[in-house]
Amino acid sequence: MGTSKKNLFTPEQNRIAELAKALGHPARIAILQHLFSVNACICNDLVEELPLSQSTISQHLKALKNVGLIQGSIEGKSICYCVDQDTWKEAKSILNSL
Amino acid sequence: MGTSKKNLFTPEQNRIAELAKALGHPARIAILQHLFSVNACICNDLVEELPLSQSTISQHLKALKNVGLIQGSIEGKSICYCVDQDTWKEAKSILNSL
DNA sequence: AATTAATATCGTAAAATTACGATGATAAAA
DNA sequence: TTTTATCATCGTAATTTTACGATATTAATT
Repeated sequence: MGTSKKNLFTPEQNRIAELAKALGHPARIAILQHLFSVNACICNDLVEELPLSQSTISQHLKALKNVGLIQGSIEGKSICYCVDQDTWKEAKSILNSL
Repeated sequence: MGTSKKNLFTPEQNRIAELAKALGHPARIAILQHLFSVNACICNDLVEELPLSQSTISQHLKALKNVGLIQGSIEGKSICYCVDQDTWKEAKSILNSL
């Protein structure tokens, strides 16, 4: 039981669900909002911004990165994150055309 | 652990996440797509349309109804479901204005 | 070379999700 | 009134998510 049945749905349905799922947590919404407002920031800024531990935030960042909603680039000893505009457009257009 | 921290985020962030979460499963995307294409249908149509059991589909319908994305109205011994256009507009505008 | 700072990952526990069959509830039909 | 059809809910098991502390990892700094 509880086994996922991805194979029973179309790639489009799975992709939409995947993107929506990544947006389906307030912490990840907060992360995206912050990234939109400051354009880009390092992980540590988010740790100070959000009431969650560093490891938890790192996990949320990974979830967003896995579906392509954000990108991370090495910046000295930090990692600079920003919204991936292409994927963001994809998410919006998918929802609008549904 | 694993305790949800809804109280640490704004109502807006929670609402966005709640809506996105409801969209975060391919079966629920399939349900919405079907509802959009036929305008309205009874639960049983979805049971025949989707490769999932009746109880599972009923659960998914409940999830969509709980966040207001769909409405159900009694139609004899069936229940007729349709997309709630207001909530749907809310979802789209929220994403577009994020 | 040792220290510090910034992230990621591991291990783990609690909670939530997902799926199904079985059972209830309700209204039409016989 | 019994049966049938439609849908919801309950109980349950497997899976996934969420959160944290502890522990790597890596690069700048001292």
